Amino acid sequence: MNEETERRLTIDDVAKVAGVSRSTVSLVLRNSGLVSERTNIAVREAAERLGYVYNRTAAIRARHSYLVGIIIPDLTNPFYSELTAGVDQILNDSGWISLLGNSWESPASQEKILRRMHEQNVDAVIVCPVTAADHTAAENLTRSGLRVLQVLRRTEADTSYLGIDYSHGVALAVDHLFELGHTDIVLLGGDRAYSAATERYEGYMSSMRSHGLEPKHVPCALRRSAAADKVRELFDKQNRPTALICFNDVVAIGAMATLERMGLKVGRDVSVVGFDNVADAEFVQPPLTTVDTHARQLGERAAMLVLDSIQNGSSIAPTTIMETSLVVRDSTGRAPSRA
Amino acid sequence: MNEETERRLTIDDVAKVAGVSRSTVSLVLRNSGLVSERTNIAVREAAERLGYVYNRTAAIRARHSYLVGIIIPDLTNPFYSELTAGVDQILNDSGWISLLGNSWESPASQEKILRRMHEQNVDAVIVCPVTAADHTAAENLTRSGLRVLQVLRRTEADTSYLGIDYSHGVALAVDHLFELGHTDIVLLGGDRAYSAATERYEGYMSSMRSHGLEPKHVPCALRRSAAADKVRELFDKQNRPTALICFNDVVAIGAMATLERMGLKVGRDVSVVGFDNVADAEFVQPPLTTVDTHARQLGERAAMLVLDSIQNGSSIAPTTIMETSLVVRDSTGRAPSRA
DNA sequence: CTGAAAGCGCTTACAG
DNA sequence: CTGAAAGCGCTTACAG
Repeated sequence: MNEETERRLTIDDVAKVAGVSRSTVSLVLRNSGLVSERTNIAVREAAERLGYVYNRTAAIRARHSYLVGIIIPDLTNPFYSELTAGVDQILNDSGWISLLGNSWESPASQEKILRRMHEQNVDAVIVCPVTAADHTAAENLTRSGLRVLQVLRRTEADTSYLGIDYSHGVALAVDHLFELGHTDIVLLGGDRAYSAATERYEGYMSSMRSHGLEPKHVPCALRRSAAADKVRELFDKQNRPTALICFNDVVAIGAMATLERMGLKVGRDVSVVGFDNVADAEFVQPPLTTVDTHARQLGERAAMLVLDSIQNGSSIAPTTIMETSLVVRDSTGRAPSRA
Repeated sequence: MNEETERRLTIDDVAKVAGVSRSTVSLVLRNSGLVSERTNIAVREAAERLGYVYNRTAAIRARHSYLVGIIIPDLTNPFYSELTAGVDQILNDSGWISLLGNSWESPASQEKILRRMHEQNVDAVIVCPVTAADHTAAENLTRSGLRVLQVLRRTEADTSYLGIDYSHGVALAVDHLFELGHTDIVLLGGDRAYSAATERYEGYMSSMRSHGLEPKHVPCALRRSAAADKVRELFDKQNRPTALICFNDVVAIGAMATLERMGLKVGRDVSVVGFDNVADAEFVQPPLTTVDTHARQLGERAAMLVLDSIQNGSSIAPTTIMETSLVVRDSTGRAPSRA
């Protein structure tokens, strides 16, 4: 940390050593083809020798900041960390870098992050909006004049959207359980307050009806412990379901743990389907049948959409929907025969 | 996205509307106490009304960039996402924002990220260095003239360091198993190529010896699947251990899944101890006994150390070590009696 | 192909 | 307390 003593080198220092003008150094550093091979080399050598580091912050007239924001509700959820890793990967490959913001589902926090990213002059922001029904939060996404891509959750904000076909995903789960002979299939989790939840709900309802089955939705917070509590309630009663479709894998893992503790064998006494196909899904006991939402690829796609738009100065494709796929493991099995 | 048409507002626009000079607006926006209450309000109102957003990028003469980099080897590992969430939380609370970089354990990638963060003029970078024994990578950490805090892994680079007392953590695990009557205790995972691994190894060795037990280390890559493979090998033979201390929870979860598949009951036939106390540890079957490394608090502490140093213009405390604690759950039990 | 000059949107002494 | 001027380290027309 010798910033205090030695000031940071500038483009002028490089110019002096290379024996060219400041403009020329600037052109070389930005890989402009305009400069002769000889000058090019001389400048690069000088920069290297001096240990010069480009100061992008000072390039306020440049077209891009090479910063893209990514705002998610909970980095601690493995689905979101996969998604974020996907975004980061693609951004890095193209020379951009990610500004991270974890909103913890708080509209106020999302606001603060969004504004700070704007202040940092990001080229775009990829945001998975908070679920709280906060109109201001949604509006601010558009009002800002920023390039915004909403992911996973569609709010009223009129921005581009990259989503998942949740409805179809849930239908895959219902079909799978129906084929195994299940009829009492509960949807566990979600509160229908935001698109990712309502879409699942609608997919569940229509798919159940098309099979002539009675739907039953049990809302539940998206934490392992909340799921554990709900399941205890649900299975304490007489009319136990034979199958659970969980809002996501985190809920499913919480549910399974409780079922096993209650002495119910998952995959035999009760079938459980998760959603997301998180890394652990394969390694819990029993391995979890789940709807894969391809988090990593989703993140990668988000970054690509945004970079495309930045580099071409075009707007982001208004709507992109990605498909899910069912991964069958041991947490689902034939419905137990009614005694 | 009307940047194309409407240019971004500047401090001068605000000044004109508020009827003051550019300097005054600048002072107000930075909460300088020098400005009168009346002027303060007038300027803020004007800014608000116009929808002005401060352009921090242009403040190249300002003392801070309000950017702090965080470089980790794998965001997908729940330990690191907790850590990152902790860092992000504290930074946000203080008005800073995190630049994320996922190195995937690649020295080249770490280099690239580090340089890009430097170019973005970060106030500091918190880095969990790649494990590959790459001297250049380590040296570059110091050479850069950046404010750097190494976390978890200590390289040759002469920077400040925030770590965990791994050695003591492993000793806690060995003691616990010893008290349960175990004598054949294997350390699974780690390759001793970097500090976080050697420290665990040394803690294991000395603790085993102090109990008069024969140590046995089985190296293993830190992925669930690699752990699964190693365990299959290890338990295919005659001389099976009765207990496993795993490098981290991810390894433990992979190991447990395999053991159960082989028909061994974890907590009865074999005891398994993890490391980290990841969120899932409580919810796998059986719940995992593990050494809690307090990832979230570690991240928070890292951010605090760095912010302190930025705000006071001082250097970061050279060494900080945090303690672990043992969380006993059901994956460990009394050693099976020898037939 | 290269350089001198003006400019980006802020901050920082310096006067008053 | 406030403003005019110079400055930060780059980029961008514009000449030649």
